[in-house]
Amino acid sequence: MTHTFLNEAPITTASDQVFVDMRREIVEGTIVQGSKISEPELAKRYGVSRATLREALNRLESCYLVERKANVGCRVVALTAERLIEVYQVRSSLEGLACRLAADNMEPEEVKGLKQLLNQHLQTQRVKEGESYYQEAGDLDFHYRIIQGSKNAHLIHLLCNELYQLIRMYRVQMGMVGPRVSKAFDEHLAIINAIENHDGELAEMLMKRHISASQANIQTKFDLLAKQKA
Amino acid sequence: MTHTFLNEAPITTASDQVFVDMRREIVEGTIVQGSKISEPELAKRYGVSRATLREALNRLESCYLVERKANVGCRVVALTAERLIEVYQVRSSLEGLACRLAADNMEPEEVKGLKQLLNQHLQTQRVKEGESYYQEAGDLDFHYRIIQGSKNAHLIHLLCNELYQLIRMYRVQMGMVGPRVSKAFDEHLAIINAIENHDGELAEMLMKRHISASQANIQTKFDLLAKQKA
DNA sequence: TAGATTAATAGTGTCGACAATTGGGGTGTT
DNA sequence: AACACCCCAATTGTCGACACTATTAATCTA
Repeated sequence: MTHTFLNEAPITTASDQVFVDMRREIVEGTIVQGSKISEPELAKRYGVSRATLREALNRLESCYLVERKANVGCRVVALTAERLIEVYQVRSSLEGLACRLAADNMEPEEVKGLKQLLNQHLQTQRVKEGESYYQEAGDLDFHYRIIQGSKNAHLIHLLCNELYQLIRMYRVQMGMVGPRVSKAFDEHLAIINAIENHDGELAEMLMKRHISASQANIQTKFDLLAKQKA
Repeated sequence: MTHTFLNEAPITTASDQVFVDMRREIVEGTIVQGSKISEPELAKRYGVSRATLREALNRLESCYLVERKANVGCRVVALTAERLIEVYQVRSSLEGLACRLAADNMEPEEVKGLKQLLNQHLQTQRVKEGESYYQEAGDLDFHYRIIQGSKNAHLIHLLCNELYQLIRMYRVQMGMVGPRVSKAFDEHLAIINAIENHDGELAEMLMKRHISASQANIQTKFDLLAKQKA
């Protein structure tokens, strides 16, 4: 089952469907990163007209999954170490902000739900130690809820609708290695505590560090690939 | 003369032209904020087909100037005090980041150019005291150059291509009041000094404050409008 | 008369076809 | 053999028409 984002508009139109389908295929690597996109080909594949497909491509461009050039065409974004750094610098800054705002604006029951979610992770994690999938979805859920807790609609849109799919793409295709799972759990716990105490500054700082650690983890994969070539 | 952004793709296609034209009209208020957009009507007005106009609308949506709902239509964004706060929280965070990065990554000649720009502002400003136009364009230029100095392509795109037009829209339509001009100059100067000294932390902090001050200035206009109604 | 139901009417979503542009391959020239 | 030029195929940009949806106006019912 794929992780869906709850605050998205419901899928009513055909281009919505193509957008969601293509997004998943790009994030998961079925449509390979860096490859060129042929509009006539994909239109046939999804059984829609080119106009509909182009509508979907426009939206994919909005969340940084494809890049267009006028009169040339469209290609899937390429995952590079440089871009990872750039994106994570932005992510760190924005989610840090979200976390600080959440410390002020989250309702008590939201915080409670967040703690329950974390306990739930602890359960499943003990059972499925090493299996990263649940942690993957769980981590996203954790971040997702905090972002929602900021109550800043613009920020929520920016992170949940625009940026997150690209981040997921790095995580899914570059994978997570090592014993990051349990460490991430502790970090999550510390963040929740800071939020519960309405300590915005601390919450922001902890979230930024948490994200930096996550970045370093993915970075490792790039370093490995580079060494493998040499 | 309108302020154009230098890092934009050149206008080759018809939808490019419509996009740029509509963007200006929305930012300047010719197309009034909050109003509904009729695709057939505007298509006729710009002398293009609906497909071309829709392409432009998609891009306007990407920079937060219009909002679409499926099967309902499109309307120009409404300027509200709440949204101003939300947008400026994000802006402050991102430009703070950009400023911190610029302190590390700007070339000496870029810093030099920035200082010259500031001196130039001082000249024109003395002559045209009170007239906000030059300060308007100059301030944008100042921020623009620092953002470029971050050397983070993703961040640059986010700020210069996606967010800035909306910020301009607030500034143009809500105006700037009071003796903010000379104060802004001093703030700019302090920021440049921090960048020159490669003091990223200070530069970030000063930029955030500078932006907060700018926000408070625009906020005043909303408060005035609210009082005027009562 | 108030409310609900239904029909007309814009307006949006989608389609297939045409026009304009790009990139590549082949030809010719020096 | 290297380079420049030109032509052609493929792809993208644009158009007008059709299908479907939502909103409004009119009609009917209680």
